[in-house]
Amino acid sequence: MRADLYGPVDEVAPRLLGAVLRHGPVAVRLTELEAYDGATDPASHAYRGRTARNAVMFGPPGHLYLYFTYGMHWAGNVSCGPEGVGSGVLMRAGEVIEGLEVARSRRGRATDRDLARGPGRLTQALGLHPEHKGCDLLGDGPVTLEFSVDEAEMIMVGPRVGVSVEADRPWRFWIGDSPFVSDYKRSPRAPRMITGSPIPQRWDHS
DNA sequence: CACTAGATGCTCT
DNA sequence: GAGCATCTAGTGA
Repeated sequence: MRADLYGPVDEVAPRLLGAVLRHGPVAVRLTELEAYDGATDPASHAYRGRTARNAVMFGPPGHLYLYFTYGMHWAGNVSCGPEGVGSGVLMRAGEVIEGLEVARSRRGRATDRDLARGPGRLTQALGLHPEHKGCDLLGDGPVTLEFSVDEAEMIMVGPRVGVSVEADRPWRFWIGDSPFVSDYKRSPRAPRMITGSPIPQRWDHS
């Protein structure tokens, strides 16, 4: 529920593991999330203040912040915290649990494992578009988010993917025994880790 | 399997 | 104009 989206965003993010995001016939169970805090986190789109793009993160919690990147991908966040605070949780990966046929048709030649394994893939499988910017995920809108009550999952923690700053902040959370988790790929722009820093841990499926 | 080059256009400086 | 919270198809083994 909405109250679960308040508090430090790195505590909110793991609460969303297992939650189900639904748009029409397609439903995705979230397996991997990343926290971004506008107030303290230089990697956040909200760090440099409110703009037209990131305004949703400064609004009430539980709304969809969609942003466009790399010329062709949309990625989705759940806005968090009280109004006025620019924090959000990036939905990095999930497992399609309903609407497989529709999801497949949207994802070209991808295998079922890859349907929503990655932020751009996830939004594409769900058919999320710019028109869904700002949707209230906890209301009657076309896109909804239902929290899960499964406490038995093994929650893993590690560095963030793709960011050029603050990559080592351990704010990525994923379900340890799920194959529907994106590959860890350090941004080529991120500085190499200093000796003695922890090696990025990743559950090694195969 | 691992690795990588290139696509592609919005947003902010 | 630079940078980007990425993805796919291609190559080589």
